[in-house]
Amino acid sequence: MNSVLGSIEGSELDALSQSKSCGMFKRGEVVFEQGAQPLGIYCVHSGKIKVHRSGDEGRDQIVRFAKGGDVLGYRALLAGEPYAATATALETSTICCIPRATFLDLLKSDGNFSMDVMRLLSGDLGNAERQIVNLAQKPVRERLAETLLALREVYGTENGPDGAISVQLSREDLANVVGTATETLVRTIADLKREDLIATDKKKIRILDHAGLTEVANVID
Amino acid sequence: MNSVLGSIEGSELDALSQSKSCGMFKRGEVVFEQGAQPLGIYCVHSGKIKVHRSGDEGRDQIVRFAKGGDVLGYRALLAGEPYAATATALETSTICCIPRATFLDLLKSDGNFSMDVMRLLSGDLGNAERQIVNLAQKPVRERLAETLLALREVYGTENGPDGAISVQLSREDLANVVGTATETLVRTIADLKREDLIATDKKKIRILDHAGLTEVANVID
DNA sequence: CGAGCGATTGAAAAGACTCAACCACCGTGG
DNA sequence: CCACGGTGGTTGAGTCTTTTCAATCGCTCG
Repeated sequence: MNSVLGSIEGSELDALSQSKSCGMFKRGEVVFEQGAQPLGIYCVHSGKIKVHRSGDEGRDQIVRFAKGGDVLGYRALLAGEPYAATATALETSTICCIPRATFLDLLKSDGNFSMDVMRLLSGDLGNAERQIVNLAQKPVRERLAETLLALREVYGTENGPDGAISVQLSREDLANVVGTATETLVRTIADLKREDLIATDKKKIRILDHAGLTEVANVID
Repeated sequence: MNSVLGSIEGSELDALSQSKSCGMFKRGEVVFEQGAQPLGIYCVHSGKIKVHRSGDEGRDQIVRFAKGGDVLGYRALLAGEPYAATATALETSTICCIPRATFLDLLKSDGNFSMDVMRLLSGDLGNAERQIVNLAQKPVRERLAETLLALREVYGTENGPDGAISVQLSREDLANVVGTATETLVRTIADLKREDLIATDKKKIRILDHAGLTEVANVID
């Protein structure tokens, strides 16, 4: 079931089941907050989460999205720092917390699990560095196109492959992923609509021309 | 000596010593190249290295610096991907390569070492995400100030605390750290000089007013 | 000495941001 | 049931930052 914790078995799984605590988070509720000390790691059972870091003058930057099967909060715990980001539910989500000690024991005792966590961190770091290059070198239009394609990858679509991207983000949220001002984001969305690359219905965005949007995204690599 | 490998001892240290291979790299020489398969990890014994990722239209973005005591190339190896970045020597450097298998064995057999590597990755990821926020939200001037302060942190200064930052970067390199065009970088450097915050001598940069530059940097956190 | 590369400067254009106003939708309370 | 207020979305105009293109300068290496 759970991508990273999937390999856990036997007595370790028991320890895990016993110590974990689960909870529900409604849209807008905070799972963990920037600046707080990490008490454990969070396994998303279902739902959608944004992880965002507050920067200059309160503006925040979304650095990651999570969905069912993903794990959150391990970076800060492993680095031995307070959280550098806040995790906020985008819709009703069920999330379990595995206490710090249980997680660390697991790492000590299970080499495969450690390996999984390292793979996870390495993947995240790779993505973060790609984002750095994008922010430094690509214009808003390209970054937006890439963001929409990535959101579709992560969250999928509703009712078939041509449906709307299955996540509800405000324009401000979207601007905070792309790294631009809300107004600029709105205008760029309008451009893409005018070119029939995407369509919007309420807050939902539908990709009409995947190939065209990919071209606009001008993806590096 | 070596920050991450410092805790290795006994038979593991022997295995490591026997399998590693060392080499010298002169300024401009490539240690490993974006796109290549990682054959091992690199321990910088001495010297200075830039790690850069090529992006849009050949422009590249420097994502990390390394010096003696640092380890490189573990991200790609752990993620099981080809290198996403190139490592290039900034000055004559001595670097050892620990073969892939030796490194992975070490991870399997030594829980503390695994833990060190996870801490390393977590720290890198934290830095990368901070850089993301900076690129998304701060103007060139602030990013440049922060970069200069960071370079001083990493590489130190020559002849006392008020000396020049101990690394030779071209204006283009510097622009590729800050994430801007070379011309913009040059102009911004000129601004900081005019304000007596820094001074330049050939390619070397000296920080004249650390407090003032810190203020300009407007560091988040 | 000349070629060439890196650094610098200037000027014009493009991209993105800010400020301000307006619109549309939604839930609330009268 | 409807008026109201509030929030989020959209649009316009002007400004500022940053980029781009072009030209010049200075130094170093053959």
